[in-house]
Amino acid sequence: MQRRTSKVSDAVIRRLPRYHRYLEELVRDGIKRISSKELSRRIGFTASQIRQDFNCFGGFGQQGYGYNVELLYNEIKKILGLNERYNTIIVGAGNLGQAIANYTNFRKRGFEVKALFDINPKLIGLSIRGIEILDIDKMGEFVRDNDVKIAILCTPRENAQQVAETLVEYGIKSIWNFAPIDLDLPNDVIVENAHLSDSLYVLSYRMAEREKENKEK
Amino acid sequence: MQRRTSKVSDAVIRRLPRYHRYLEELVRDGIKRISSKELSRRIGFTASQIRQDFNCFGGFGQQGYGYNVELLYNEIKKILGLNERYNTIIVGAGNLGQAIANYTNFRKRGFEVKALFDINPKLIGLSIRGIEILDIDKMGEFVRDNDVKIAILCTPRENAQQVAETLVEYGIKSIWNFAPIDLDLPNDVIVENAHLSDSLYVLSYRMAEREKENKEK
DNA sequence: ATATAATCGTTAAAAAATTAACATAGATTA
DNA sequence: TAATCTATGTTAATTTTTTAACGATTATAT
Ligand SMILES: NC(=O)c1ccc[n+]([C@@H]2O[C@H](COP(=O)([O-])OP(=O)(O)OC[C@H]3O[C@@H](n4cnc5c(N)ncnc54)[C@H](O)[C@@H]3O)[C@@H](O)[C@H]2O)c1
Ligand SMILES: NC(=O)c1ccc[n+]([C@@H]2O[C@H](COP(=O)([O-])OP(=O)(O)OC[C@H]3O[C@@H](n4cnc5c(N)ncnc54)[C@H](O)[C@@H]3O)[C@@H](O)[C@H]2O)c1
Repeated sequence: MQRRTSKVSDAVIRRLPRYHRYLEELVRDGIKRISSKELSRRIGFTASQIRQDFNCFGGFGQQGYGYNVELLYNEIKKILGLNERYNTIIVGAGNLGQAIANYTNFRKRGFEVKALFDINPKLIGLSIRGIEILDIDKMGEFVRDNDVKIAILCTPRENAQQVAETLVEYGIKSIWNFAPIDLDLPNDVIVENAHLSDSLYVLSYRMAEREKENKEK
Repeated sequence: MQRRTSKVSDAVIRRLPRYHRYLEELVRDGIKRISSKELSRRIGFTASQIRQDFNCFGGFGQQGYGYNVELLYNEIKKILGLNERYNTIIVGAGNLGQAIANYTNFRKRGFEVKALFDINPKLIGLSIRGIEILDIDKMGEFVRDNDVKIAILCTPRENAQQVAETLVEYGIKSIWNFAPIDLDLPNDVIVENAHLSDSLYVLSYRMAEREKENKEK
């Protein structure tokens, strides 16, 4: 058993959602137990790494047996905070903001979008799946009154920093940021970036790399 | 000067879009030269790491002077393959597919969406910014005739694997995947995942972690 | 019930990534 | 023009991450 005061590395943390995904599949398929070896075969990490990773959080397995799928799944869920429910708001009700509001899976996982906010008068008053688009002026009050834990930032790059600062003023401590910019905020604010263009550029890097290799032959 | 045959590590590659972003900002601001030290201050990597990273691709700087911003920016662009243009298609014209089709920045960067494909008859025939939503049956022909280089996969998880296999059959070699699944495809197919829920779960991990720390105090 | 096999948790080794050090090329200044 | 300073490219050291090894424990088979 590991002391939990030791900081878990980012590399491990970013693998957790993947474990979660595969374990969910195992649960769905009715599989009751799994060894690190078999999980390794499926997920593509080494068995050693899998055991190391799980042991950052405590021993969930049993020697000679392996891991109980259901138990492990629930542990990973707890570690990821997916046993909690979080009220969220989406700031910027454009293409992406609306797409996310429409996505029902996040609510199923405990992330409930309580409102969208925008400055565009044409959008204000509309609803998406029953979730209202409100005037940005109402945001402070709304955050105070609705126990909002996460803000999903979907405004254009140009004003994302300023909007983020406003959010922090209103007491928001966690931001899921889609604007292609690195927000500069107080240290106690958790920011997780979903930089889609970064991901696309990595794809195009790989393509350019392959192109070059082909030419060399 | 480095031999370019040596494989560049994934860690380096995933930092490149960030360099690109910051250099673009410098260009925008009319800044002509920059040292690794100053770039470090802005971007948050160590100066040493920045120099190491750039040197994976060749020496773009000058001792005693630093880096010419414009030159470095253009080099990074080339390395990322952003000097090329790519025809793309979006498969699955739902929330996310439409949001991406509506996003004009990708086209500005050289990624042109030529069509969307769906199975839903209600969507087929509609257009998004002049880009048609076509029947999935037309996809093979379209891919052949339009020099499509990238497929953006936005179908539900359940059929993403099957759709991806069809894409590969049609000759697609690069997939930008938004479905929350790890696609199992031949090795010569480049897959870049944009697993949004993974990113959200990391955010919720951080929140749970903070919660725990607060309790311990 | 005992032996055998499976597989974890953990420690050790190896590999990879990051940071630091520094010699040197070139810019700048006097 | 010479002297000084700056900041790269590169090599070396350090740190982190990953992989391998293995003793201990439990399941399973005989
Ligand atoms: N759509 C995509 O596929 C995509 C891809 C990569 C990155 N992004 C990024 O995600 C963000 C949103 O993209 P999008 O396509 O939805 O853009 P969008 O233009 O469709 O939507 C932005 C919305 O933000 C609103 N807005 C502007 N300023 C605001 C403010 N101060 N407060 C509240 N709302 C404000 C606008 O009225 C608009 O409705 C952008 O930063 C974009 O760069 C989007
Ligand atoms: N919207 C989000 O915010 C979000 C967030 C995270 C992940 N995702 C993932 O992105 C993908 C798309 O999400 P979405 O919200 O746009 O879903 P969606 O249901 O709005 O759209 C999916 C579209 O795919 C089409 N489709 C289904 N089967 C198809 C097939 N075989 N060929 C072609 N088209 C087909 C459907 O008709 C539908 O229009 C899903 O895998 C989802 O899990 C979405």
